Amino acid sequence: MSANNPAEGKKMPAFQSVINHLRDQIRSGELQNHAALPSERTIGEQFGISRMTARRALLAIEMEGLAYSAGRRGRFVSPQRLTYDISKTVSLSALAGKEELGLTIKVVSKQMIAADAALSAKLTIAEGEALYKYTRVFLLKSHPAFIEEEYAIARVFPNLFDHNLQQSTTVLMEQVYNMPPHSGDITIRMRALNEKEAGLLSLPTYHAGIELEQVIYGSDGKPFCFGRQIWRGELAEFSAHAIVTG
Amino acid sequence: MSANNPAEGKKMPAFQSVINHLRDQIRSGELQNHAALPSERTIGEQFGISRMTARRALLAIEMEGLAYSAGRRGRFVSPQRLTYDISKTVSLSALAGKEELGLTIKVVSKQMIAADAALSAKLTIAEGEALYKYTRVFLLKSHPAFIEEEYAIARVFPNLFDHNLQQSTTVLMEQVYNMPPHSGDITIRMRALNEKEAGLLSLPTYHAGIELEQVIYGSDGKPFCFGRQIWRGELAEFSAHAIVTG
DNA sequence: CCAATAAACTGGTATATACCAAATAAAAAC
DNA sequence: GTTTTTATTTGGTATATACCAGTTTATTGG
Repeated sequence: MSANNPAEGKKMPAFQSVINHLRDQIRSGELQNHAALPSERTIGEQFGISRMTARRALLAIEMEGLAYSAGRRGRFVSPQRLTYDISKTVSLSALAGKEELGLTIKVVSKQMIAADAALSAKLTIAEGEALYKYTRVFLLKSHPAFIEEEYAIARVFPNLFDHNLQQSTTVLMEQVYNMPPHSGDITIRMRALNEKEAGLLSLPTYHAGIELEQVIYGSDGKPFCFGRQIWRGELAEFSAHAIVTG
Repeated sequence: MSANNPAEGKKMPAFQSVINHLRDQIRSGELQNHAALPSERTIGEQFGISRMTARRALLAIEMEGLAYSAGRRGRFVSPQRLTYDISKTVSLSALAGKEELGLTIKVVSKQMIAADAALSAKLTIAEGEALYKYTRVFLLKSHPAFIEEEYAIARVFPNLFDHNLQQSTTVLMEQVYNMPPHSGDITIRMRALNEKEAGLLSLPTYHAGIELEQVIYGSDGKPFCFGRQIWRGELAEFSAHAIVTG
């Protein structure tokens, strides 16, 4: 009846029993949302394993989405995954509306740049045309959820930076500039985070995350904004309703 | 000018230079598609670092999607990511058509089961109703790309298992049973693989992957099939064109 | 009471070593 | 030449240890 039951066949790795134990504690509610997990060293002592093996288990728990790391502050229980409906909202207005999520937006940088080859192709504009570029980090209950880099055509949104960027820019574009989003091309992929991204999300470098790229089109069918979000993969899921056309 | 240039500010971790070196070799084409990467031990000797540090670098290269592990056979250069358009195809017919991908399908298991609470809710049928369940692994050039578990309502597809499952089941359902897919609800999330899934995809346990769940609806608006795909995250990206409705 | 300092604790990186089991390559037997 | 056996290589797991640099807590000084 032990965690390493020989009757069950192959022997279980040592880190596996730590994973099972922590998973049970989190699922049962013994460890509640945003509660601190035991440290690597503590787990090592409790289970009679080395710190590196305990670390192995904790990284697995992170990947399962049950906990998140906050750098040298420790690891904490993850809140529930939130669902992001890409067929209803190409923007974040849906998130911003829900007060219980505790959404705050931190502006990391804002600047003006000239469109390079890739951006001019995505936005169907001339290479070199002026763009607003701004990077923001979205936090849920002061816990970083994703980074967003957006590129907006300067010609379409004069004096964009005079407005507050700590809100949904889609709402801003719609209400101030009368450019409501009509449709969007979205691409979702899993990839490793680079050093900068990992820092902003307080994750170890080369941790996996989800990248969501979107080109937003206006009612005239022309793209006016390109955005790239880098999500902590354990925090979100993306849903869509698709009609089969091909 | 060394890889660890003190003039650049903070010192670079040792595994970082290994990552940069391998990335350059892969991007430049020095290491071609499906070519074997040096082993953990070899890299350790070449760079004068321990095997565990070399391993650390190789796992990062895997997460970047530049290489894939094939268990104890070694690590190999990843082919290019393929794009899966969820708004055009809720099925795999698009993949099956392309001969250059080298798609082969391995049937892992097929059985009949009774719908549990979760499945009956997804398929809007009575709990306990008979379902076909089959699991398949899809390989691209004999390299596992994703697992698919599908549940089809037995009443709708009599004698489904008399047909060959090494083909697109959507085509089968359409041509043999006259049930073409009309639309689908799709959910995409990143999550850790369990032991069984990792084995089928020849990845280490608790590696991150992408899960794609879809409920397929017929022309009558009723769901007839529920499927779950587990992708090697580095291998695919998912695209969609969304119309803003909300 | 408050601010400065010191100690304790955290995760991140790194090493050297060890054993296992699966996969492959090489050698031996037929 | 083909099969069987053996040796080598591979990644996966595991330990014990060490140092570093941020974070937090406790202590000390004013």
